[in-house]
Amino acid sequence: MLELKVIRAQKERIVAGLKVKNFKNLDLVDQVLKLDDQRKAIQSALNDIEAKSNSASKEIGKLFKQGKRDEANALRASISGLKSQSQDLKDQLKSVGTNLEDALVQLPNIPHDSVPLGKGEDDNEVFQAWGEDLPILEDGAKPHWELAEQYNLFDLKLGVKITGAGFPLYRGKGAKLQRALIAFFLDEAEKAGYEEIVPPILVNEASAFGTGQLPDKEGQMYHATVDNLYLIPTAEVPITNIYRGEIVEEKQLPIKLTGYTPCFRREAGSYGAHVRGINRVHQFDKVEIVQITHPEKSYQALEDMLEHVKQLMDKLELPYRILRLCGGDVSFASALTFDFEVYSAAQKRWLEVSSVSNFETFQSNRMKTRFRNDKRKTELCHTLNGSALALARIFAALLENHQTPEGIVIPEALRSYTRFDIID
RNA sequence: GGAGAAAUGGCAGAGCUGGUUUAAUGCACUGGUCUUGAAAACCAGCGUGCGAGAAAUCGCACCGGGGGUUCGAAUCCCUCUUUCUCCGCCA
Repeated sequence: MLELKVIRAQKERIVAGLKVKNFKNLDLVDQVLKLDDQRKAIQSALNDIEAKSNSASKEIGKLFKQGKRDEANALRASISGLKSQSQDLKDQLKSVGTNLEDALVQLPNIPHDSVPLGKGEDDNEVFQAWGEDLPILEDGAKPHWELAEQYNLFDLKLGVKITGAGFPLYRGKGAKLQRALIAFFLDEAEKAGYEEIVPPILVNEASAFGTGQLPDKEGQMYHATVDNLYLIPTAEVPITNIYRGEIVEEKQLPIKLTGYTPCFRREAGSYGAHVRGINRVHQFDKVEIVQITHPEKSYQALEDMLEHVKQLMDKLELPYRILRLCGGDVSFASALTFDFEVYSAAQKRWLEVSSVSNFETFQSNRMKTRFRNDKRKTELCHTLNGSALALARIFAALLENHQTPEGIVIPEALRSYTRFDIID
């Protein structure tokens, strides 16, 4: 949620930013400001009436105590009109407040200055290309779904039987590889100074709103309607919401947290060859890193997170590139997002495996996550998060890129976790 | 699932027969005095949001959430949520 005072003070910049995001309903900005003006006027009038009513009530109390019953009753009668006036203003305030809130939550975050113009994924900027030649596999190289069948690593049909399409079942060395990757990613995050969290994987409405999943992406989440809880699409939701409504001391920043969770996404409307195997699934495992920082230090933190993910990709010996997402592809809540894509040599295409974003104050304003600055005033923090890393596609890329005629070779860094060197 | 009790500031904890309560008091925290330094003691400050104002400051709201009664609600009523105790079930 954008900050009202920023919209008011820097309207030109906001409108320009919304254009970069290809946001169409620019009139909303003026509507928001108009509603806020109305809110202020009503609030001011209400305050005056309540001040009058409060002081009169105090006086009535005093008079009763002194036994001046007649005077008290006279005063009581004289302010009887105030009540309906203030009730009227309260109703107005509530309705204007609701309209303001509804309008405000429709505005996406404005992009960082470095975000390139563009409509969709084709316009993303290659921020860091893969420096070497792309790997070329020998003839007969197989896509991961064939390798998985050959070595009995996962079974999609069983997933369908138990649940439905897009819920893979891993088994044998496939299951062990999953577990090894999770442990490896968590250990690497811990080494980088992140505290490990095991959060709930169902969240309430307030949490889903806090990080921006509601009301915008309601259809993307599984909803347990009986209890009105949502299955998390990413650990970002429960972990960032730890600090919802909190005011921390400046010296506590940056707060660095990591957590492994399964992630659930309905992915409504995705079909075809691009979703074969485990390229796109409804349930996958992910280790997420989250940072809550001082506003002036968030872009340094973003760079640190990029470095962290790069190092993971290097240790897994996978070819990757980094994209800077264009205005049309940056998510609703994000100011700047870098995507990591792994090159799948067998499918000969790039697959997104990590998304690292700075949300600036967009989430913290929704969540009211603040710190006390050196003037002892409260100020919104910046929030960031990144996948480090998302498993299903990394799993697929490992199989495809490390396949040899003898089997699938496990990267050196992972062997102490898998406790096998090859899948054959 | 059944029965009962409770929810007050960072924490502890009064107020809860409705009206000088501006939410007592203690601890913690911040600044100061004293001290070579520290501790102790003493003094002062110490919640959040909104509104008005150039500012000092002033006003309004907030005692788990929402609603109600009343001139006036932390206090009375309704409702939801959460916690605790006992019973039942259970990894």
